[in-house]
Amino acid sequence: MCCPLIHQTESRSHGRWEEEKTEDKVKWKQLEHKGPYFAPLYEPLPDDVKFYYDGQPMKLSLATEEIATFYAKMLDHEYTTKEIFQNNFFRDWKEEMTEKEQEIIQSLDKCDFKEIHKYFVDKNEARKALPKEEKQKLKEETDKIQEEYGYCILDGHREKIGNFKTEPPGLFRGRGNHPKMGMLKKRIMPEDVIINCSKDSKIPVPPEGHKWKEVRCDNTVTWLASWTENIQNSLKYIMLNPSSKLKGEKDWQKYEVARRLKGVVGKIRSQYRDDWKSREMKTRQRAVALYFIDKVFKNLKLFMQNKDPGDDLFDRLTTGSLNSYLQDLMAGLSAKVFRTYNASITLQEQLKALTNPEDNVAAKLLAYNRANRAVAVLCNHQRATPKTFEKSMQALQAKIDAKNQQVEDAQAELKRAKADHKAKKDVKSKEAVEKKKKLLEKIKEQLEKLNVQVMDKEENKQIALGTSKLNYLDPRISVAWCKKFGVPIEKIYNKTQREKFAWAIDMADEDFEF
DNA sequence: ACAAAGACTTAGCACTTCGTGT
DNA sequence: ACACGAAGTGCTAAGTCTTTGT
Repeated sequence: MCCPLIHQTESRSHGRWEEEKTEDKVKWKQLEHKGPYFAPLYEPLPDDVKFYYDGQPMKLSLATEEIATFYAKMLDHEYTTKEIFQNNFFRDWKEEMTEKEQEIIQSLDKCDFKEIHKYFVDKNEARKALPKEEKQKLKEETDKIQEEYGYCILDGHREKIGNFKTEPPGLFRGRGNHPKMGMLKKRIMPEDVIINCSKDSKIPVPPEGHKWKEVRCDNTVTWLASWTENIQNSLKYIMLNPSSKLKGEKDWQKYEVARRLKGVVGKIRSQYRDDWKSREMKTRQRAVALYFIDKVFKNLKLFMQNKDPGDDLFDRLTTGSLNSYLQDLMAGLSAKVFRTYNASITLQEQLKALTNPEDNVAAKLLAYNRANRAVAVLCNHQRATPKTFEKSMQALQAKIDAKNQQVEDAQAELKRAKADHKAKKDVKSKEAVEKKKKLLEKIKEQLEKLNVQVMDKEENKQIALGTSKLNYLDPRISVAWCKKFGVPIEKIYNKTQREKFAWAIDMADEDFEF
């Protein structure tokens, strides 16, 4: 794995701050890749799958038909019942129609996509029902694409790319009540794409008959390709996977900043408490804002983006002035560092409080999950209770009942074996007793595991652990905990997580303190 | 000094795959 | 071997912070 420690020592040794800053701006020396993998071209519908307008079958032009399929595919989603969605879709759709089509298709209500919808549902099911070998073949094809487009060379190392495919065309699905829901997300063409790679590398070849918007060599940024999306007119990037050295070092750096905050947070807290009483309104507002950032996580957003002049609660405070104040308190400090710091320090404290070294691995894992949950609650990472919760809980309970029965049975059998041994006193019956004992132990252990599972599940039903685990908890705390208490790392991090946190697994020993 | 653009991180949903019990 | 729920993964919107431009 990478050696971030060495990297830091190097850049520190440069002395002058200015110099280090320019040094840090360079993200790579060599970058070579194949460019993005483009979404497959539209395949026209078979002739027997028809679109109907006002009850009459109507053959659509290719472009119009493609957009119709986007809508048809979503037919059983509640999005398509929303007026905003429908209006946005219809406006954008009409724009892509031929003049003739525009004349005919006047109202979305008269459009019948049902046949098209069914075609895709059937197609999906057919794909699922494919024989093993066929599925295997498809898998091999995706693997091949991943192999060819999914990696790049960065400073001599082969690194995995996070998102190497362009986003396919479709209908925009914003979250919540988004005013742009249903708008047409256009197909990304090579002519939209800016390629970033090193000068001396093999420049990616655009698909035949096309050319790139631009090929540039900017080693102060980490992206490999970018384009502007048409909905919000913002940039989209192709970047590296979290397992890459580049991302890993950045992640590590983030936690190092949070650890430095640990050293000064006491001072900062007493300062902002004093500043509440300041005569200067600006200072007061800043102090209150800081308190909210530090203590009331979920309001961070609310107070950071007070851009609406209508209800300007912190009218003397801008994000710029707050952040430069934070920067003065500690180099690298910004609002979100408080979140990282509070989450990580809480995990460390909770692990200390909840772990019993005498416990078995299952019980230790319960303690770990409880510590993780304390953090998720703190960060307000809540979720709706899963729809299947009750059902799966009952299934688990049934398992426990069955296991209890097994325990009783095993106990009875052991008793019988003991009696038998008492009577016979031979080697064979003695062995039988041992065997039954072992069996009982095993079943009891399984029962214990199930009981722990129930507790864990119940406590977890309204809390999402993923986000904090992936983004806010210094992985070295978890790695150290695993090493200290003999818990295999696989029990708390799955494969992807282990790849992302490879730097921490490599670096932290059992004595690590956040 | 401020706003807009650019870069990068975080978040949650939906689909796929995996693991377990039957 | 099969079905089911849980876990894992892919995707992309949305958020934060930095940089750039006026």
